[in-house]
Amino acid sequence: MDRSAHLLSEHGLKNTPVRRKVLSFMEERKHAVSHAELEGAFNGDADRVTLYRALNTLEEKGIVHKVLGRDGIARYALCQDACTVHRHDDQHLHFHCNTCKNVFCLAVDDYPEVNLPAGFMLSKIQLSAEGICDNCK
Amino acid sequence: MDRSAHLLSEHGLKNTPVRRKVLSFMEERKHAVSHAELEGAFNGDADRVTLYRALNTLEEKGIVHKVLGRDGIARYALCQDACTVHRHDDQHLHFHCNTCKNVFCLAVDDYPEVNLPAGFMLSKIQLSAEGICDNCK
DNA sequence: GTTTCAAATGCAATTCAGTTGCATCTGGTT
DNA sequence: AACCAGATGCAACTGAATTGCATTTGAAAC
Repeated sequence: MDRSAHLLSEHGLKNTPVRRKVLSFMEERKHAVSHAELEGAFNGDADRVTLYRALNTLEEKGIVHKVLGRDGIARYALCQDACTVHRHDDQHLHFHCNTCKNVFCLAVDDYPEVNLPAGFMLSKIQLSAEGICDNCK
Repeated sequence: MDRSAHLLSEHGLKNTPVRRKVLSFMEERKHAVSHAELEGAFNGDADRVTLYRALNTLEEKGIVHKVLGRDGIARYALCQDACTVHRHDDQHLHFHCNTCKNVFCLAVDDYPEVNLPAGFMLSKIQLSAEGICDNCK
């Protein structure tokens, strides 16, 4: 059983061709993938709605996490092991390339301390960056 | 001439009722406002397209800045004086309330240093947070 | 291996934010 | 008062994402 199939059974999801291919596609990319990108990769082998539902399900189970691009379009990337259904450990930096619009999940060492005004309760902070990625440079 | 009218003439924009009302509405709020929120406030006194265009124009001129909410919906807030047509100084924290979905622009003292992998060129970093705002608590 | 059924898929239709084209109107300058 | 670039209103459109429903399928039970 390959890694994709393992991830699925591990989270109580049926091991279907679509889901396996979505996951292995993500494994091969170093950036977060959009629905449109996946649809192109499937090239008619799966309905667009099925892909949307596969992405939503994978996110709900904590297998992938969702990032909104600067263009407002959702992208998805495989989570680290620390992610669970209950908590997404997305303590990393999302780098948005201004040229290709791709979003990259990069490691980050330390997070800044943040002081909020009275009455605001913080649950998490996120760091994002924009610029040009290594491929577009 | 009130502050809204002044902001408009200062940036070479016509001083129209819609734009004045959009700006004064934003001045009264302490969170970034969405198109839907504005449309409700106008209650038929302006076309939805006119509001979209007013927001786009104000953003282009550097009078307001745009934030994408976690829900993927655009919101707009008045800029600080440092914003110009050429550069938006949005060096502040965007706090996303998980309950009311409002986005607040909060001051932040210092930004973390970030080391990117080889080949990535940074143009700016942004800090965002989520939790519960003072009103929803 | 066959039965079984909840879950997954495919297709059509719908929603919702945002944009575009074009005719009309108006703020501000001459 | 005349003028006109820019602003507005209306209708139609786009594109991402969701929903309803009939059909199919993975995997567990027999």
